[in-house]
Amino acid sequence: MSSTQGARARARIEVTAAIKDEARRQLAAEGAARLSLRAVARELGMASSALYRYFPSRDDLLTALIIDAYDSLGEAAEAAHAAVADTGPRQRWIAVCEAVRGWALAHPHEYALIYGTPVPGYTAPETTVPAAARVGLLLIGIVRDAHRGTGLALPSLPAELRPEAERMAADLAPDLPPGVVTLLVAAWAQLYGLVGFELFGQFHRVVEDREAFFRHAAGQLAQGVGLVYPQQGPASR
Amino acid sequence: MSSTQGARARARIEVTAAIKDEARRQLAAEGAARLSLRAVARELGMASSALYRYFPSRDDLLTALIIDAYDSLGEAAEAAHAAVADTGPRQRWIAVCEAVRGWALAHPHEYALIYGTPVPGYTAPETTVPAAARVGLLLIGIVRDAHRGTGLALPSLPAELRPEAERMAADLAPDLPPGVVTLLVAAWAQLYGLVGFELFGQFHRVVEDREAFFRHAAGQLAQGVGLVYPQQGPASR
DNA sequence: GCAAAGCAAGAGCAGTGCTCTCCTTTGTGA
DNA sequence: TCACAAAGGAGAGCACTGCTCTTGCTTTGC
Repeated sequence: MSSTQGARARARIEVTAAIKDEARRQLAAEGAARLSLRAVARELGMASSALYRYFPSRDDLLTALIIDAYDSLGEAAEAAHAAVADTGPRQRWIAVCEAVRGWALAHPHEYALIYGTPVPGYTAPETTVPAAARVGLLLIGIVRDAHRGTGLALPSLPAELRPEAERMAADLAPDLPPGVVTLLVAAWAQLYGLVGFELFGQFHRVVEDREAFFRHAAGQLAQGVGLVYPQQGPASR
Repeated sequence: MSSTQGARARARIEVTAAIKDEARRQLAAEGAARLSLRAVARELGMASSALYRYFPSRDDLLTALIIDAYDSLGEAAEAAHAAVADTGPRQRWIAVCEAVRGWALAHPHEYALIYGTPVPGYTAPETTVPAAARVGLLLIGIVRDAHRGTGLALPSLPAELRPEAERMAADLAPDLPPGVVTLLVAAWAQLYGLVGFELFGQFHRVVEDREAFFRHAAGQLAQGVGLVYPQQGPASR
């Protein structure tokens, strides 16, 4: 049996988890740049060299934390979406956006780790892709539902962008009109612009009531991809 | 006379500039995290301790580079705007957006320095504010012109956001309707979401023809703040 | 002409990531 | 059951970092 298989294997899993936990603690407290392998080892009462048996380098530790962060964010967004799954697309869209913002405010350094400046000399391995895609898939799903249901306004698409739009649609959502997919990708990036500006202090002395501002901006984003007003379902608001 | 006044003063200016130049070189090559005072000093053939006569700490050097970066970006945006100053607001808006993107692609590490993850334990001094505002002022000016000219569509503004919108408008552009200012601030943040995603690799395997995609997205942004199609000139609509 | 201020250099401190060697513990196949 | 290989831990050490302190030298202003 794999559960009995090895006090050693079990210990390895435990130690690995303990390292990640302590690293996450330091990350949350001080940020990625100040995350120190030696400090983690010190806190865990082990020699710094021993830590390299578990993570071959600092970057590998960071990669593990990055994947966890993507998953944590994805989970938060999915939970928020599930909680309003029976409402209209617009409300669901806004709920997901607000979940992203909420998670970012609660985990600023982890957000910075995944959506901020990439760590220099570090390129995220393909391993991170599935975890990173979760929020995007959620947004695509909302728009897809709206498209199947009441229909989305078909946006105009300049000729120069048509090939690229078709390519993106084929990759991301073959059942959606290319023009919509293009708007969706743009809105996705713009969402993170809003969150990033608030988080990284760009709204300092500019926006005060950030909650209300964000809700409004998220609504605009929804409108931009064609998710128009109350719409759908038992009309309510 | 102040020009003759001091071979020493002149030397100081020169050395300070040389330090900044070399630091900018290293910043461009390796990123802010790998910028090393010792390496700068080494390259300049001076002792690392001597460098502290010019910049009391690494953060102070970074602050100087940040201000320069904001100014460089602002200058690029203003130049691009001036080149199309006689066209319609929409074209001018897009031109400024494209200038921001172009500058960011040409100076990725400097862009990351000002719009990416803040350096931990570092808070930008108020000194950076004027330089940082240049692009924003440009965008406000474009919308103001449009408002004075043909008029902007008045966006709806939810009651909950009205106080905040009026506050922002009073601060940023008292002559513009609060609803427009709100959209403007959101668009401003969204612009940097688009640029950041491209720059930090989030569009990897998602968007290929980024030039065309960005132009389209910038147009959407313009539309979002009320800068509708060709428009231009004294022509009304 | 001379004291004061400005500047350069070196040594040194405390910290970093990472490697190498040595030693102990553990799991396994004969 | 026991020997042997693999896995893990610990310490020393390398090359680097930001930063400080002391020691001299040079330019400047009175």
